[in-house]
Amino acid sequence: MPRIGAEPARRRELINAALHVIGKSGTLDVSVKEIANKAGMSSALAFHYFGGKNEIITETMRFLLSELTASLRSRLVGKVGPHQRLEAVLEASFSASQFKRKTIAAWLVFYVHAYSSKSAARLLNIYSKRLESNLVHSYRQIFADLPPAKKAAESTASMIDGVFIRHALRKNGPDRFEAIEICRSHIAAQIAANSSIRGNSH
Amino acid sequence: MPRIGAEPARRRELINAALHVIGKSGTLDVSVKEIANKAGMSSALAFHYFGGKNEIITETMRFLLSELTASLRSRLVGKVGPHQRLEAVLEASFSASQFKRKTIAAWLVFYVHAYSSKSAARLLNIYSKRLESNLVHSYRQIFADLPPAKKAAESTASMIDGVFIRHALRKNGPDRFEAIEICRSHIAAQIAANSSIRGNSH
Amino acid sequence: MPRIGAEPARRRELINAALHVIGKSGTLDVSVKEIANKAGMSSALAFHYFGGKNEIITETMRFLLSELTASLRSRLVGKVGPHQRLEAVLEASFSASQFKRKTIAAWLVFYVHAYSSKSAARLLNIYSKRLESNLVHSYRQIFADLPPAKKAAESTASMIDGVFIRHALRKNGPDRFEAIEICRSHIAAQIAANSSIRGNSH
Amino acid sequence: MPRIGAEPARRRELINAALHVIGKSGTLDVSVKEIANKAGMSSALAFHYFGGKNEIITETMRFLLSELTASLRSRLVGKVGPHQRLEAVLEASFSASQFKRKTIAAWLVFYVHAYSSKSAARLLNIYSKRLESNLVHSYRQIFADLPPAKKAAESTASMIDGVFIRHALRKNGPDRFEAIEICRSHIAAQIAANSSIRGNSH
DNA sequence: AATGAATGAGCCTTCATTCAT
DNA sequence: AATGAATGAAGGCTCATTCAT
Repeated sequence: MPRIGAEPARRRELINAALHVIGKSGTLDVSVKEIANKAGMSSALAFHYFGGKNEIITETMRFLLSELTASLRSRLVGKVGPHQRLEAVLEASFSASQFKRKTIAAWLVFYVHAYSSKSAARLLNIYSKRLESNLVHSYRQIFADLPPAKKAAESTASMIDGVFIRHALRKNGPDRFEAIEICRSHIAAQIAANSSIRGNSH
Repeated sequence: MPRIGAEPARRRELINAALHVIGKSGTLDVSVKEIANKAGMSSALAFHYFGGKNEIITETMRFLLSELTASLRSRLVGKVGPHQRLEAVLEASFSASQFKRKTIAAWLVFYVHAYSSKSAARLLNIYSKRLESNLVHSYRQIFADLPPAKKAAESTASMIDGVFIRHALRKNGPDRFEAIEICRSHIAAQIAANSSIRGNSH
Repeated sequence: MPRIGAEPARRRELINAALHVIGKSGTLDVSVKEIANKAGMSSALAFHYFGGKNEIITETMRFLLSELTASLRSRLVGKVGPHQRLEAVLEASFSASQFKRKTIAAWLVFYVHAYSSKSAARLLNIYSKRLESNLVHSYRQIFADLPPAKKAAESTASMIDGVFIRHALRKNGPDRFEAIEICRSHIAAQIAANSSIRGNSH
Repeated sequence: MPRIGAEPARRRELINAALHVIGKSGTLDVSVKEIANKAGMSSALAFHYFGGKNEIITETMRFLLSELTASLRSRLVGKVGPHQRLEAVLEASFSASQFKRKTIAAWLVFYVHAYSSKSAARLLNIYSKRLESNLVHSYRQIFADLPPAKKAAESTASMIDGVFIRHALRKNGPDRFEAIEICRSHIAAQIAANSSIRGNSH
């Protein structure tokens, strides 16, 4: 959610460039000059707009998260049933725009960056909480009880992350349909397992 | 001051130091000087022993992978049943020595590094293949058919990675018992789901 | 502090400084920092302008050669007779500006550098060819036949280089008049020798 | 004239290696390690024998000069006539062993080194004086008067150096017969020029 | 708004040199 | 005699950042 200031276009160009360069190199160890040049401007201007490399990175991360959030929000519109909503989460997570090699790489980079950066951790946490709340909400409509819903949500979130990270390193590029399918199966198994328990308890 | 025949010891000290420094900072962007000093020597000596920063990093990664491999191998000794073997995989993956915050961070760093480094990717691939083959082997004893075994293996490997990565960012430090439990549940659900399918097919 | 549009001036300052430092030390083994500081700037700026030490050296060599070329060209203006032209070559080669101890030292350094550097060899070759063509042209007006003209040109070029190198090591500094005189004598002897042969052949 | 100490063989190996490495790279900017390894020993041993890099270089230069001196001395044996003696100088200067690309390169390197190194300059000076005295002696037997003999000697020495340096950069390797021929012609022209003067004075 | 000029700090790496063994 | 261990110093180069224009 970059603040819309006087020069939104320039900032967007820089963020796009940062995304590109970081995603391509798979590391934050890229120079501001490289990013700025990719955006067609001098590095001095990038500093003028963002104040420092850290800010460029943070804003780029924020942008990526906001895109995912928007993607999810739009896909949830009108989906009321829990199964539909879980499916929407998968589709947003592995949407065509997010699940490209470069974007995945950027995600990973930011993910790891959150380990050592307070601000990055904060950003990631917001998204993480929102995703979890979404999952819990849906599972609760299925399981009724909170604890199993929470457990399933945590499990599903882990699965999404795991599939994400593993597909990032795929030689032939990531396959979003396969990714979704794995997660879908996991959700189904999760639900089946819990239902059978409930079934057995009768 | 020069100790004689110190090469292997010095190398190990350096690898340990690298693990420490990389794990603590959560990035490969650490100087050789920092690593060497942590190991109680000058950076020149580190270069003497490893030839370059790249080699230090690669060897450190190799060490981490070899430890995991050894850990798994020792836990598999005498385990014949597939359930026992799957459990062994979990225990190795989330063993106390591996599942410490700093070690996890190092893992993540290397994981992401593999995205852009040929040699790191190669190393990771070896481990990845071995893990998968282990999982497939176990699942096949349960499911008989290869395709579902492969699917379950891939799903389980993803789950392990996902749990790993998510726990890395936990504020209160990772909880290996919880981690294992999530994966165990996933395996159980996986098995249950497949068995019921087979049951239905009769 | 930043001056505007300073690039050409800065580059010249650096080249002058390089000439000075290299000429004074008699080796290419001088640090960029030393050169840059001599030119009154930080080494980082030198890298900014030239890209690397190699470029600084190559450009400095190119400058020295271009100066010699210009010097020769200007001295050749209006000189039509071969004797006048040969004399112009000597005067250019041992001009006051070129034949100072530091400049000679720089020449030697570059000369030797050409042994191991492709680009330096290329530069030197251009100058060498031009000098030879000049000499051959003049001698041919005297000898008529090409082979003796070529031989005399090669001999004269060698003599110029030899005098150059020997005077470089003179304790009391080089003496350009003596240098020119030696070469002049050589040219005269060369011409006399060839003429007498022709005379004898009648 | 390296002093024959306790370990002459080792020292010779090192000097040979230094000659090889310096001649091949065309610069003194080679590491002691490289030289020592080429000689099949550790760099520490090289330091043990020579005390420092400077000494290695100086001794290597001394060796080269002593070889030339020996070569000249042996060729002068029995040569009494001045023409024979001048020819012997040429043959020694461009002897097959001296006039190889690597050796020439080493010569040049040392030559330039003498510009900035006192000890190298001293060594070169000794050889230089000896050569000059040889030439003067011969020329004097031809010209009788000292001044023209001195002049001719200086001129010849310059020519030898010039031919040397120019042949060093030859693409197809140096050609010693051509080199000798150029110098021989120069000597002849020198003598002819002076004789005709004397002839005219009658 | 935009950029070239400018630099201090830091990094990787090499090397001459010393020292115990 | 011989060498690996060990390091301080230095060098080339990059980069984030600032500043004047």
